[in-house]
Amino acid sequence: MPQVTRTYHHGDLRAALIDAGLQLARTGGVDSVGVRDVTREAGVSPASAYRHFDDHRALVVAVALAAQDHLAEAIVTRIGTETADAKGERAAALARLRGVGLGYIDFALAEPGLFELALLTFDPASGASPTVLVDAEVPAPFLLLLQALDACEASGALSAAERVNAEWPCWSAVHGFADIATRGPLKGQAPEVLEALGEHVVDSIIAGLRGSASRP
Amino acid sequence: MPQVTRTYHHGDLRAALIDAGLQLARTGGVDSVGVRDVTREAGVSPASAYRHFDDHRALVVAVALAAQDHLAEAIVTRIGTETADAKGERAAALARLRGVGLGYIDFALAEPGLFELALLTFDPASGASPTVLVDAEVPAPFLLLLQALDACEASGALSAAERVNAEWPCWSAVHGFADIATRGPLKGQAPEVLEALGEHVVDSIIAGLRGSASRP
DNA sequence: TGTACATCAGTGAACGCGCGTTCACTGATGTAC
DNA sequence: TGTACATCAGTGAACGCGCGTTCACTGATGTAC
Repeated sequence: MPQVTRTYHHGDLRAALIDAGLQLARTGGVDSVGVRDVTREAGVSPASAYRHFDDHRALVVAVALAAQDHLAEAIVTRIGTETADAKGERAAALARLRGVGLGYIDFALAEPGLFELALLTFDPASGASPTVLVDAEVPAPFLLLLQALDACEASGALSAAERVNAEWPCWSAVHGFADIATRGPLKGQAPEVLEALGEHVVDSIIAGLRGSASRP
Repeated sequence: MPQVTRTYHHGDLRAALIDAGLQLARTGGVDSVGVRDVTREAGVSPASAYRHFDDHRALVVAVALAAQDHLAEAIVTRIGTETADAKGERAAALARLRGVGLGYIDFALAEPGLFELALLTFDPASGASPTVLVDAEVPAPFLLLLQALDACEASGALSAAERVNAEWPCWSAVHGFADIATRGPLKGQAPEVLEALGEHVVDSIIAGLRGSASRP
């Protein structure tokens, strides 16, 4: 059977270890993704991990990349619901931008542990960027933001001047809110409250981008 | 001599340990503030720490509170320079709000290790809030933000409606930028670049607060 | 179709390490007479 | 003013723990004849 999925003694252990890492990170965050923890969770000996990963760091990076995929999925999902009933190119572009921010926040609130792990992917010092991300140099979530902003400019929702460096205020506001709601003073607030505040943050920063130079 | 500064065998070891913790955190962040690390840095035996702190967690909380003081100082300093040549109550209030954000960013960029530690203070689960912060239930940096926003409302720079929940977009944007510039994709960028982007972020979010409902 | 063999994924025991914490101690301090 | 003593801040050695990593191994797999 010329299947692409190679089977080993325990099936595809590499994938199983990454899954176990995701499972552990879901409740314990990045600190719970250890070589011994992950192999224990997968029901396998600690040393077996070294058949698939150079060292502990490589394991964490692999799990972090998987977490990043989940984050990107959450963003794509929310873009879908936000743009569903947008009329016109301009409104659609703004709805899409809103979806990027709200999807990012959705994921952080729903899966704070995986969110913490996905952040490693954005840190150039984590080792995730240079070697592993060779195919996708820009992490997918960030790419989704850039594309949404470009669409805003193309549709006229943002002027060319407003588009310049717009990714940083956007990402700052959304990421900051996710962090505050997840590890900071808003941790433990009711979901409805967090959802409402998240929308307020996203709407504020989008309004700020569009009106930066318009008022004294 | 009825001095307030009690002297012990090694002077004020409690303060010395906190200083050592700050020194270590400056270069190694929160993970470098261990019982053994700190006592080693202070030139004292590991066990001596237990005369002054219940356990490792209590030590970290004490150092984190000291780091938070430094953060508050940086904010106050930047408020001073921002408001120096502001004409009129309204402009002064906006300059002050800008100063809060830029001071927060200043500190994160200048002392990323201490910044990381100061964040613990905002996390209700860190153990810093309930017992230790009994006198200052609201962390000083956050209080400076709230006061600046109140001054904006008082001066007419923000309407009453705009003031509602304005602290969250502000803090989100500023904190998010600090995190991105410190641990995320902007880590390692030139200081001038970061300073300029930081100003852009702060100005964008302030503009957004003031114009939230004004454009379709 | 059946047997011998090479491969290599996973095992199990062991390693050194540094951590937080404990405990009986020691010796400088400040006080009481 | 001088001496005996109680206090308690800091010592040094030891503890158990769980980590990441290594290494010689074992035994299921797939291939060659």
